[in-house]
Amino acid sequence: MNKLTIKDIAKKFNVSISTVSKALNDSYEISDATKEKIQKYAKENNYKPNFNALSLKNRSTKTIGIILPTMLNYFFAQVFNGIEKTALERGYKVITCISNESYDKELEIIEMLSNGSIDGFILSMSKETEINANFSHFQETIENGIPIVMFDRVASAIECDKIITDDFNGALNTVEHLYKSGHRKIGFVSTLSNLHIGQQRFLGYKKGIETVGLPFNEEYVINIIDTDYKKYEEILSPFLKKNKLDSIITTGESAAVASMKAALKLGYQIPKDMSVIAFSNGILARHSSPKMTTISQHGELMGETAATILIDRLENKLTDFTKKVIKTDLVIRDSSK
Amino acid sequence: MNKLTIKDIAKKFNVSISTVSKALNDSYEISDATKEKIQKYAKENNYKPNFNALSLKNRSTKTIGIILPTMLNYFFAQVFNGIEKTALERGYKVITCISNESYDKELEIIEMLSNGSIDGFILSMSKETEINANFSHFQETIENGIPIVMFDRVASAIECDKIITDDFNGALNTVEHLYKSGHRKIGFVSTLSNLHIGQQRFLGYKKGIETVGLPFNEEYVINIIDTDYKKYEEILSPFLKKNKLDSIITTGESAAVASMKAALKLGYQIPKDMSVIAFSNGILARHSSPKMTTISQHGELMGETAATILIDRLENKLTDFTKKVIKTDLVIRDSSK
DNA sequence: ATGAAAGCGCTAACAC
DNA sequence: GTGTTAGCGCTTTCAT
Repeated sequence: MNKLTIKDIAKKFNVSISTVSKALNDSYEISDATKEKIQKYAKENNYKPNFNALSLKNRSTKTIGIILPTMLNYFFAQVFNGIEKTALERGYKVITCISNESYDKELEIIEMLSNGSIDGFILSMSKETEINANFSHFQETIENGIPIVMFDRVASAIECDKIITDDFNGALNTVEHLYKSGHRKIGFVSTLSNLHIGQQRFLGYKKGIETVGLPFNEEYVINIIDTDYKKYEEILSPFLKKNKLDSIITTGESAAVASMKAALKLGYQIPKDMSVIAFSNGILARHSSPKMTTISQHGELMGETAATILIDRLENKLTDFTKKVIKTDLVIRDSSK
Repeated sequence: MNKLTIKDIAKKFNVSISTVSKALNDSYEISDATKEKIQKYAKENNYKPNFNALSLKNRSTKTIGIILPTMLNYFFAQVFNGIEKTALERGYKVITCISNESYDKELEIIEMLSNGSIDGFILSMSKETEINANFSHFQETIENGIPIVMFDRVASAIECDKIITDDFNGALNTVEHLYKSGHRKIGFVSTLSNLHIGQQRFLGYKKGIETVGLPFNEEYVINIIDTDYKKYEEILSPFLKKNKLDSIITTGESAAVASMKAALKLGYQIPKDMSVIAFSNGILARHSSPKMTTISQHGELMGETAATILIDRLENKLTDFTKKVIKTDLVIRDSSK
């Protein structure tokens, strides 16, 4: 019942614990005979070195702390997946906590884990943190020798490794794509205008409009904030109606679904009368009717990249801080022409 | 940079480490004066007792191992959420690993964490494990003194705490509901017929059909297995056409979405000509057109319950093994009449 | 080739 | 009221 320790093995063979330790670690100091019998016994009895003893000794836990704003969002779930996969491959485990978009919770989590529980953090900060630009907890963590890798929602004021989506060009390229396929009244629906990524997407949209030579019309842009997705449709319906748009880009899937529903109710056909393209990672896009054309964000790759960078840093394979930009892909489905 | 330890504090005040330890733990043995100055200093310098040292000493890590088949599924993400929330409230953290429906991976994860990394497991086994009925790794873990709480996909052969959905009655009640609202040709679409939960849902359906006094017709049941969701629609279209069903129950959201699409293409109106009801947790149901009536599964509650039970067990508040059944709720939306 | 001992950071039983 | 010591499980340096 109680775990087998090095001490038990030592007693069993009437040797010292250091002999056992060395034998198990295949030290040249130990005779083949002893090594063999000890290793055999250890294997048969399913010996495993105690994790906490090792961590204490090595001052390294081989575990990564992940802080996510939520798990109930396909993007973050995908990022988690990428981190977990890469971490396991490289012999690390992950402790995952959810901030629920709350600064206090985020702080609490960081404090809770900054006691030798983890070697480093991978995180995307909470909305509250970003909006209040309250970054001192990150700074302190780093100063205490715990590296942080930020992804998606990153703090430019903090010096650390960062992985971001190419939101700007994702939006810009989409505008160009829509223009080339004949659209001239391109709208922009944002539910993220209070976040940096939302602003980047907007700026990319605006730049795109300029690039193709269309006039920028503020009326074609709507920011929906602090609103439940259930209200999106009723907010978007008049917006679409008034502006007679022939296409819209949305910063997320829910808004795109609501836009399509509103448009269909207004008698539009999609994509004939209106194209809808959303920043997305997935699930709704593939199941909506019509299936949604998306600016795809590669959450899993983002997670893999974040884990690789953090582990490389922990293993001293990195010097300067990196800022990796993950390109988006325009995935053409049936909601755009 | 390097973490403050009890030793550093002892040196600072020229006292012994045990004095510091006692002072920090507010022992009655220590004078108020020393306690105060030491506690103050500790607080100011952000002292935190080393996690690994504590775990080693107490033989308890206050961390829970979670093994999920996937995170890219709203149900499991919800369960995770419930576990993480409850765990944190009770002072536990969670290490989360993904089995990807693979037995080998599941085994590997269990072995990796069974070295004092965690105090107990909460898991839902992989499909492969369930299909091959390969449960010895669970048995051994429990025998080694590491408690397991299983949820959703549970092994009846293993004696441990279990939380399951009331799949049987969820299906049965839905059949009765459909019958009462005038449906007579009720179909059943399963994508989980190789899992126990899928069988329970089917048995509930069958029992329901008997209960309301309809003839059980095998033709009205279709099992889709090892097939990508993209193919669902083309598989379901002839099935719906041939049987002229007036309603179907599906074991999951994707199949329900595909059914609706197939039905609409066949010229059916939903719910006028056909009602669709799915076992579900969410996301697609609320965004589909029409919005989906669901047999809702309460993933978050399941997670909270699992965490509560595991922690109670770890803290010796439990004796006999419990088997908690979580009721489903029929959430009426627009895909059924 | 093997063992003794120190130390990772902490607690607690037992001195003083 | 404060200090000494042993021990949690392990590695590693330094004897032997």
